Amino acid sequence: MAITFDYHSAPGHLIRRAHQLSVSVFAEKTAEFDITPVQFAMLNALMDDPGEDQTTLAEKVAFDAATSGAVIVRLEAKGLLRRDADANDKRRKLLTATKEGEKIVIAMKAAVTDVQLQILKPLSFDEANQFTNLLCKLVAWHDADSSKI
Amino acid sequence: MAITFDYHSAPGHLIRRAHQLSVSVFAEKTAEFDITPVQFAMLNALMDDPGEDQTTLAEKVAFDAATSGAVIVRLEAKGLLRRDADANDKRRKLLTATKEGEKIVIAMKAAVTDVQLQILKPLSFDEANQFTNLLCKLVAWHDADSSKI
DNA sequence: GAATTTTAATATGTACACTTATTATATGCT
DNA sequence: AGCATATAATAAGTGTACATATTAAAATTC
Repeated sequence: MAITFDYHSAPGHLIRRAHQLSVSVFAEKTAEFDITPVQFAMLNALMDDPGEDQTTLAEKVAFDAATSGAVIVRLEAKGLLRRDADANDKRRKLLTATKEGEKIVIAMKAAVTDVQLQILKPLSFDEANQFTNLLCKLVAWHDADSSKI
Repeated sequence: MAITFDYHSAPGHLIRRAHQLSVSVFAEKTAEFDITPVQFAMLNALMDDPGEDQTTLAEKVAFDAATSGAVIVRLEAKGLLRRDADANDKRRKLLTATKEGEKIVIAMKAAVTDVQLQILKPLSFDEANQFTNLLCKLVAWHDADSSKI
């Protein structure tokens, strides 16, 4: 039994590495668009439910309000979404993807699909399915766990 | 076929979520130590090979030089490692964990083991093994792939 | 052995990621 | 109505994460 911890094979460390490589693959495959994974996630989610407020959208893609706020500011600066004050509740700002925002999400769809395939490339078809399912189960459980508090 | 992308079930997004929850579990279980996963990884790796320079250590835990430099500065500020100029190569700074640094890594070992178990808690024993192995395979392949360039 | 090229570390700038605090507005309660 | 509580968004502070540039010191090449 060594004094130090075998952190190299620890899930926590491997997940960090996987995240690292996943972001890097995304950047490679979508370089021409200058959109980060997080920005894509928000814009993509927004298109499913136009007119959402920041908090609701943030929950959908699982960010805290501060982070999502900053991402939204950047997306607005790029002209990819609009923020309009809610007349019924002056605290809220309602978000809508602009024409350009919608165009870019649609244009990126193929590349983003490609990113997922590239991430899973080291795995066989069955392994890739297993991996994705286990990841899903993992995330869903912890999600439920944290919301219980 | 929807216009938007089903990003919720995409590996890239799930990996980001997994990383998020993994860091959060680490923070919970090791709250008393005030050490981040990254800081632990560096300090732990350093103890296996005392006297390493920053670049070599950074490679071992897979950070770029800029990030690891910042982490090292923080660890030094906390008194957990020392930086000594290399007499043979004045560019290098050799790192050694201090007594306190070593103590904290050893003290954290049980908690960090616990973190890994908690991360994998949603999965059965077999599933957890499968998941970790697939993660390993994924990371190793992309590692080799990127070093090929 | 002087010039070119590499390399180690740092600096700079951008983008997540989260915590805690603040501000403005709504809502619930009495 | 008036007050306490809750909520939406922002602000401030810390910590990854990475690209690019800079500086100083090797190592290589001619």
